[in-house]
Amino acid sequence: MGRPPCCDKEGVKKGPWTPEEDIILVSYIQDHGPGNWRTVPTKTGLSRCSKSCRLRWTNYLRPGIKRGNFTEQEEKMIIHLQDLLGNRWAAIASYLPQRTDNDIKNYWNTHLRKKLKKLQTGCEGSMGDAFSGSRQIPRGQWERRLQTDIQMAKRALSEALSPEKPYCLSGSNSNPSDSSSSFSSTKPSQSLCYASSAENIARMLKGWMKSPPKSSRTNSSVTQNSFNNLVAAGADTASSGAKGPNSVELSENFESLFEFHQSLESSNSDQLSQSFSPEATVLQEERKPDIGAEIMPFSLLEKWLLDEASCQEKLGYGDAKFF
DNA sequence: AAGGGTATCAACCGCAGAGGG
DNA sequence: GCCCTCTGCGGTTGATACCCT
Repeated sequence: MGRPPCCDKEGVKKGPWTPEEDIILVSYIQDHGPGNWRTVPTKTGLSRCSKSCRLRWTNYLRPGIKRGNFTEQEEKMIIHLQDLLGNRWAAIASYLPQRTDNDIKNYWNTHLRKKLKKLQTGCEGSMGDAFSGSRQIPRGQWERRLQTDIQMAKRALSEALSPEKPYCLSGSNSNPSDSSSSFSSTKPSQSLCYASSAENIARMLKGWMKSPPKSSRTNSSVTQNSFNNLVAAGADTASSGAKGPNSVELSENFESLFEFHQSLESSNSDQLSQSFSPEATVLQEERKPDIGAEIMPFSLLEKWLLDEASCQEKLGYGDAKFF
């Protein structure tokens, strides 16, 4: 007895998502909340597999997702957590607010793995201790090291969630000379601190309206191109006055999205939970509580981590450093 | 300018676990 | 306990942009 396919393969669209599809999905989830993905394609009319809808939402449209360059701090955290946890990307992602497991996985596979290889071949001894030592050290030391590792992760999390800090995890802030983590310096308008899916879309659209980049590498190439097409289509219709059947609808959708985006920007967390109760509840019920941490109170776990981290600091335990 | 190689990342695939009936 | 559905996760692929010759 085989496992039934998550969707019938015929008539199911695959490949990159178009902005139209994104809008449909986002507005549906705004109304109904994420979950029950099985029914999403039928209810939205999207010719997408339910899995694809869920993936699109969790990896791209979900509120609070930060995209783009990883800061040095994030990079170090990933390296360390990968060393600690292995390829458990979801677990690693839970320590990195605003990053998706897919993003981290990609970043690891494309950047960090090579980087580490280089480092390890370059200075076998010193880096080996930091990155792979746990597999070579004796058990007693390993346990102590594990304690330290957990401590570091907690500290990093507490730093990331610290209310005094700006919303973005910004190793680049703490290290302004860092040119590798330069998304803020090269593209200030695309601070990549995404507060909502609508904001994601609105941001991309605005970015395109302002200055369609020559290169789309700083963002999603596919989606940005799709947006570009959409904007171009909108501009065409605006200039020519000839509106296609969908253009009105689309522009209305975008208007509402912008409104949503603006009200999100002007709302604090309390207002947010009141004025957008369906979405807010939805957001708070998301599987990763630390994603979008700026709009919701700390979870018990986070509180615990923060409390304990501060306790340890008082006890002088907080001297652990990354590398 | 053209063509090939490489890098990047969104999306897909398949498996596993959780939970309900 | 079994079956089924839904969801999450990690590995992999494929399309596209960029780089180099």
